[in-house]
Amino acid sequence: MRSEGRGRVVTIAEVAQHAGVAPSTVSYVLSGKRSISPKTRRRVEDSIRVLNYHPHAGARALASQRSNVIALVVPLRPGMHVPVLMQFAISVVTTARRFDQDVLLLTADEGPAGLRRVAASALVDALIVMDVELHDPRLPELRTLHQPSVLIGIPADTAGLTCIDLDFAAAGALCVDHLADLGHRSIGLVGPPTAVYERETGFATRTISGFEQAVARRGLAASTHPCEPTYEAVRRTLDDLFRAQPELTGLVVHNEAVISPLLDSLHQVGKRVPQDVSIVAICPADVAERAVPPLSSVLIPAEDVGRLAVELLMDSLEGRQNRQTTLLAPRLTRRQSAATATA
Amino acid sequence: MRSEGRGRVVTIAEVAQHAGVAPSTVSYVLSGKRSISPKTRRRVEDSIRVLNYHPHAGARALASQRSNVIALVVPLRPGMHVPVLMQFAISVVTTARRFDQDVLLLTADEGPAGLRRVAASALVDALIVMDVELHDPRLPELRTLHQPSVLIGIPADTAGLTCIDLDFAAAGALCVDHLADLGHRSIGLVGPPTAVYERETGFATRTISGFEQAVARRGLAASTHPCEPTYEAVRRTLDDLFRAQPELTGLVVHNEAVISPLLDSLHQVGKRVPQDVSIVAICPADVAERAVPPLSSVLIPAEDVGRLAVELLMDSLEGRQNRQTTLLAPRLTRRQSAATATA
DNA sequence: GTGAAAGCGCTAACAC
DNA sequence: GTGTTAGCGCTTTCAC
Repeated sequence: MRSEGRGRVVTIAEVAQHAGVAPSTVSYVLSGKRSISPKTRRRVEDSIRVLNYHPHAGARALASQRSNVIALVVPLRPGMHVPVLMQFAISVVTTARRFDQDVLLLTADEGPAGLRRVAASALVDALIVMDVELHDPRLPELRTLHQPSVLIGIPADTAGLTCIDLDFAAAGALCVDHLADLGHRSIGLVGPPTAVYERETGFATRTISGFEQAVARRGLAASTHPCEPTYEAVRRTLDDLFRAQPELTGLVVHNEAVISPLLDSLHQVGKRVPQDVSIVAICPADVAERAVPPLSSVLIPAEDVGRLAVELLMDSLEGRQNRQTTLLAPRLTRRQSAATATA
Repeated sequence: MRSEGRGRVVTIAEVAQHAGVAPSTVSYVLSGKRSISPKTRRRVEDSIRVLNYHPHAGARALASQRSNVIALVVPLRPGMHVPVLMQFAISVVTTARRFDQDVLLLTADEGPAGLRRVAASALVDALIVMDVELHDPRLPELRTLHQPSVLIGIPADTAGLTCIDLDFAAAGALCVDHLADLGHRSIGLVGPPTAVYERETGFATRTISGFEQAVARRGLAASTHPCEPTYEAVRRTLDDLFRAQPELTGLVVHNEAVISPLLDSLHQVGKRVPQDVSIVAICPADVAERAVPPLSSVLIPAEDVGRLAVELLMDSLEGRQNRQTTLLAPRLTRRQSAATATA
């Protein structure tokens, strides 16, 4: 005796019949949109279990105008730090499931048309777009869409959009304050290559401005240096730095690709970390942990961002409006690369 | 004049009216399931463009019994090498889009019930399940499902299932042959910790058997060693190895976590790579490339596996049956860690 | 080569 | 607190 026929789908009508109620009652038991007597509820729930009923997603989407699916658009660009990206995606899926939503995975290479496709076909109720650039070509589309969206990253014009990102200005300032608190008076910022400052997400610029404001506030000597991720560029940057500021004892590094060549180069010129030079990095936790020595760092809170993105989306879907940008406060984790200045 | 109303969805009926044809004709233009006169086709296509029509995914799924969505179940377990996982996922999405399919991202923590949920609700037409273990609790569910599925990894019993994986036995043999061809006569295999051999995917066992068969075939001296990813364990393993085989000049490493401590330890006991010891690794390409020196390696062909998985699924959906397991031939990339034996 | 119309399985008025 | 029923927008016979 097997109750499931070949390929047959159990329908709400069958459940209703089995429980001796109307189809709508089954629907309402499932959605909780009207009160049901405990007795009826139990009967229906039993039938659902016995028949192993699962509502047809397409039918439900058609009738209710809700697919219960969220789109997640991930970047393909090789520059990204993959573990952080994955951590973020996992966090999105996990949070979405808490709200009974599923997640459709899209790649950025579909461009604006990809967003339109899944939105216009009502495949998804909402979208999360990662790695949004300053002048992202998808912005017009996102503003037009009937579905709410959350952008990870802050474009140049955020009007009409909901954005989330780490507060890089605060992160830059936090690093400066940490070094200043440890007694360092002359510090430097090693950032991403110049190219990054022009296009992309603008986070590099925000870090610099936070860095510079904090430097001014604390009355430190400082300079900032874009840096390519090559040994040669790192050497040159260090030369520049120590020539301009011979007293330099602190470094803020906002460029994960540069970390290991930088540590190597420092070692080779006889500068010990943290005895001679203290370092604070803005980078993924795993990178900071694996460095030798492990770096005190401000981490990218991928998990929080993912969770928050979904929560904002659910708010929008429930009618709670929230067009605005959210900057997450940075948190500094002390490890072994920053110590009291020995001047 | 704006043709899109507030939240209104353009329907096939509107397109039909605009083009002066029946709704079914529009449908057939879209699906290509019956021949249309060039003239009609053009009219319909124009209307579709003008009205910016996108078929409603839910309605389509309901009427056609096809959602055009594939589920991708990714593991959460921290042991996984994340970049490979991501590479695989990207490959799945990219290939799926070529077949006009979308990808629903699920995490393994939903277990068998998660598979049932998306399958029974007809949210997806097919499933790809990554990181399948020898006695995976999801196997019964996968056998019951009305949707086809492809498993990444080879369980103990593959009956009624479609599985794909790298041919680890062949990979083990390939490494042995490479070392033997270079003149090495005494070699060792450093594998994953013993725990991995018992549970999980069985790939470790397959590597060993391939290794041992090749060793026998080539008449080499050899031994195999599970190894925890700690410096201490690595030292002990090397001690054992060189005590038992003082003439040892070649190592096959199938454990990416062990690579960097192993290279360090070798360096510290004065063994140069590749002059004194040649190494061939079975690991992701990025790990092999980043090692010092870069390792000759058999890589995990994540991209091929992802593409193939989707292609197999599409075959099933099109009615081309294929219950079977596919082992991908390993490819060895020469880098700098393996050289001619200097005996 | 094209049209008419019957569902697909569910939700949400509306009625009681 | 529960039942009836009209769609939701599409695909696919069936008919011409």
